[in-house]
This record gives sequence, structure tokens and C-alpha cells, in this order.
Amino acid sequence: MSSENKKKEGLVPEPSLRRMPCYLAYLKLAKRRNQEFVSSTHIARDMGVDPTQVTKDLSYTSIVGKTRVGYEVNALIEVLEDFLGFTKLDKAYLFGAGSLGNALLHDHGLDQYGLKIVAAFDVDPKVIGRSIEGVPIFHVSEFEKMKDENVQVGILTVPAEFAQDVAQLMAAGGIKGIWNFTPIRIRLGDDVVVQDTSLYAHLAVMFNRMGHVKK
Amino acid sequence: MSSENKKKEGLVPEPSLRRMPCYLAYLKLAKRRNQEFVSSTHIARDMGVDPTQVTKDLSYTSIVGKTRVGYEVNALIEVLEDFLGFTKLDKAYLFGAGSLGNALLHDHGLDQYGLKIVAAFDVDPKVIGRSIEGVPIFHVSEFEKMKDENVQVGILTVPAEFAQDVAQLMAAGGIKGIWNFTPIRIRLGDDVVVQDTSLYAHLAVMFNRMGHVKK
DNA sequence: TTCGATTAAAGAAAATATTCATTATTATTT
DNA sequence: AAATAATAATGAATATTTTCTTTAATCGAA
Ligand SMILES: NC(=O)c1ccc[n+]([C@@H]2O[C@H](COP(=O)([O-])OP(=O)(O)OC[C@H]3O[C@@H](n4cnc5c(N)ncnc54)[C@H](O)[C@@H]3O)[C@@H](O)[C@H]2O)c1
Ligand SMILES: NC(=O)c1ccc[n+]([C@@H]2O[C@H](COP(=O)([O-])OP(=O)(O)OC[C@H]3O[C@@H](n4cnc5c(N)ncnc54)[C@H](O)[C@@H]3O)[C@@H](O)[C@H]2O)c1
Repeated sequence: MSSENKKKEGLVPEPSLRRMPCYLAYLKLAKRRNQEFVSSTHIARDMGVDPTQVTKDLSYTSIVGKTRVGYEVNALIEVLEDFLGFTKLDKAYLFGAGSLGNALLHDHGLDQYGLKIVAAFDVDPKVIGRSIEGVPIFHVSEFEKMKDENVQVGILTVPAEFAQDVAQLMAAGGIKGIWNFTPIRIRLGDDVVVQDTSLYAHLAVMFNRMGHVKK
Repeated sequence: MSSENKKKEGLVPEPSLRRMPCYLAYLKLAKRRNQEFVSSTHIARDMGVDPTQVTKDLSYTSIVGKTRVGYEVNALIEVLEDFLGFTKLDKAYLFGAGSLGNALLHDHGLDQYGLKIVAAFDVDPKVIGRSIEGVPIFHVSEFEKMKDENVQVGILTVPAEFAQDVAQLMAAGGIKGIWNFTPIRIRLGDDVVVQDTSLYAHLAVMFNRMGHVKK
């Protein structure tokens, strides 16, 4: 297979990466309360996680804590935002301006986390030519002509049956990271990162756990 | 601590639960192609996962496969949808009809996956009294008066700083499952399930992996 | 029928992630 | 100045998840 010999040593564990934005949110609240330092112990207690997990997660970044004091809040916020790629703004194309795609276009929160949607693509004549929140919608066929090297991120919100095809189109057009909201597992070469975000998956977990609590 | 002695034997692993909706999507496409049976081998190859992982994941449901044949597509779809709680419609309240909350209200996809938002709550006078896609928006203070036993799910899309407070309000009002879109870790008793869905977390993972591919 | 190939299922092994235990450091108190 | 307590950091142990291996079943071809 294709990725067998790719060493993944040095890769930050995905669970750690997923927790980091939570630390960031916590730290921003701490900053509001004018806390200058915050310790792993306190973060852990407030967030309901293990204290050593906090230190271990943070050890992947460049931050160093001070014994008996903790981490400097401002410094840690900066380091985390930078480490997570939230400081530099990545441009993104959106594919599929339907129900979910629209939602993402209307959503202003993403800008603060390093992502700016600059154009959308669809096949429905009813939406092509329109603009949503200042983002123009083109026909997918226009994508190939645009090929902007500065846009490396693509958001995939087309119906499941077209997901693989559109993903291939994206890859061919130079997209290096696909944020995949469809429940389809995309098959592409190793040079393109596919990040699955299936809301249904989270729903499924919640329903399952709710069923267990009742017992 | 509080959940230490709670046996979690018998709990379906979260990674397995998260994969199940992907299988479901795959199966629905297979059904469209009029496939009557599909084997774990083929599912695995098409989806780019390990074949034994597929059988192991499916073994948590009631389905049994046929040696040398595979699983019956229709039966497996039914079993999975039922197992994941997508067949019965759960009513839900939404807390925070802002940017993301609006997106979810406009989103018609959720109905098909067992979730129906029946009312929204906010504190902003500009939105209270209005309706979005037929869902009325009330002031949060109205929530306590409503206390509908049939609504056990709450969707949390308020600003981070109010997340914990609103979550407590939800729990006090009888909500048993909180779909938490804020990056805050909610602290509540064991009788309430909190399902975190932080879009930023997924973004963070994608950015990180993209940085590594460049090397 | 007999053989070979394909598969589900279940258990073993390996890899990964989390939690625990230890050590060294340093603010604060005595 | 010495003792104490709180903490970061690191390595060990444990738990969880994934992958590998084996077994038994059965379809289709010879
Ligand atoms: N709606 C939800 O709640 C939700 C939640 C999570 C995931 N998803 C997933 O996101 C995807 C989209 O869902 P939705 O509800 O927005 O569907 P939708 O039908 O509302 O939107 C899909 C859009 O994609 C466009 N499209 C179709 N083919 C295309 C192509 N080849 N190139 C570009 N655009 C194309 C359609 O014209 C449409 O506008 C689905 O895969 C769905 O499973 C949806
Ligand atoms: N917008 C995004 O892209 C995005 C993505 C993922 C997660 N989130 C998270 O979701 C949350 C909401 O984000 P947003 O962008 O929609 O923010 P927003 O400010 O647009 O919306 C928040 C809404 O909550 C309401 N609200 C405030 N206090 C409330 C209370 N006590 N009870 C009920 N409602 C209250 C506000 O009036 C507002 O309408 C945030 O925590 C954010 O981090 C946002």
C-alpha cells in the first residue's frame, strides 16, 4: 500500500490536537478574568481532564511552564494559536452551496480560526451567479480555470454520491487539504490531507451514550 | 471522583460508533447500485480501512454476515440506522440562535438523522419572537416554564463564556443529552451526556497534517 | 462430489493513548 | 534559613484501539 513506509514519528497525536482548541478557549476565558498564570492542575480541574494529560498535550508546543506557578496565559494563548495554525489566514474554496454549505458561508466564526472562504462552487443554476455573504458562487467547471495557488483548502459539502468525484476534482486543481463534511471516506493520494467532520457521527455517539445512561 | 466506579463494560467504543455512519453512507450508495450483498472486504477496500475493523465494528450491532457472501445491504442499512438511533425522531431545543445556531436551524439534513429542533432560546431581543424555518425563538427564561419531557436533547451554540451556565440550565430543565458546539468542556453530573463537536478542533488537525505533508 | 478460494468471526498481538508514579524545582511559610 | 507544598516534566504502567492470525463455513468451479 501507499502510506506504509511513511514514518509518522514526530506526529502530534490527533487526540491531543483535538484537545488544544479547548485549552485555548479556556485560556481566553482565564485572560478575561485577568489571570496572568494558570497551572495544569487548575486547567485539569476546571475542564474535568487528567492534569498530566494537559502537560503532555502542551509539551508538543514550544511552551515551557514554571514550576510552582504554571503557564503564562498570554504566552500560552499565542503559542497555541500559532501552533494550531489559527494566526495565519488560509483561503478556502467551498464545494456545494446547499444547506450545509450555506450555513458555513453565513458563519462568521471561522475567520477567527484561520479560514476564509473566498469562493464557492456548485452545479445548481439557481445558486450560480449569486453571492452569499460576499462570497461569489461559480459553476464547478469554472474551478479548473481559476487554479489559485494561494487557495490550498477546500470544503466539501456536496451530496454523498458526488463526494469522491468532486474531491478528485479538488485534488487535481491543487487543493492540499479537504475539510470533508460528507459521511463518505474519500480515497486520494497521500499528498492531500482529508479531514472528516461528520456531524452525524457525533449525533450517533450522543444517542448511544444517552441510551446507556438510562439504564 | 464521580464516574470512577461506573463500569463501562459493554460500551461500544467511540471510534467504532463514529465509523458506523460512514458505513451507512457507503451502504446507501451500494443500494443505489442495486447491490444485494456487500462483504467486509469490499467495504474495507472502497473505504480505505482495515477489513477486520469493519467486521468488528459491525459485530456490535445485531447483524450477522454470511460466509463467502457478506452482509445483506438492506438489512444492514436497517440495523445500522436503528442501532444509531436515526430511525426514531428525537426532539431538540437549540440554545443560542446566533451564527452557528442559525446555520443548524436552516439545515434540513438533521431531520433524516433522528433530530428535530422544535424551539430555540436566546437572550438577544432582536431575535426573540422571530421564527427561523418554522422554529420559534423564545427568551431563555421561557425554557424553565416549558419543561417538555419529550425534549431530551439540547443543542448548545452560545458564546463560550456562557456555555457552562446555559448547560446547567439545560440540565436543570431535564435535558439529558447536550450537543455541545462550543469549545468549552462542560462539567455536569453523570446523568447528562455531553457530546462535544468542535469544528475548530477538526480545523486544527487538518492544518497540522497539512504542515506535515509539505515536508 | 471434491477442491480451492473467499469470507465472517473470534481471539492474540501490536500499536496507541491515557493514567500513574517519581523527580526536580521553586514559591511560600515557618 | 529551613521546611513545606505545589507544580512541570518525564518515564513507567495501564487501558484502549487497531491490526494480525487462525478457524470454520460455504460458494462456485473442476
Ligand atoms: N445538512 C446537514 O445537516 C448535514 C450535516 C452534516 C453533513 N452533511 C453532509 O453534507 C453534504 C451536503 O449536505 P446538504 O444538506 O448541504 O445537501 P444539499 O443538497 O442541501 O447541498 C448540496 C449542494 O451540492 C451541490 N452539488 C451537487 N453536485 C455538485 C457538484 N458536482 N459540484 C459542486 N456542487 C454540487 C448541489 O447543487 C447542492 O447545492 C451531504 O453529503 C451531507 O451528508 C449534511
Ligand atoms: N461560528 C462558528 O463558526 C462556530 C463554529 C464552531 C463553534 N462555534 C461556537 O459556537 C458558539 C456560538 O458561536 P456563534 O458564532 O454562533 O456565536 P454568535 O455570537 O453568533 O451566537 C451566539 C448566540 O447566543 C446567544 N446567547 C448569548 N447568551 C445566551 C444565553 N445565556 N442563553 C441563550 N442564548 C444566549 C446570543 O444572543 C447569540 O445569538 C461559540 O461558542 C463558538 O465558539 C462557532
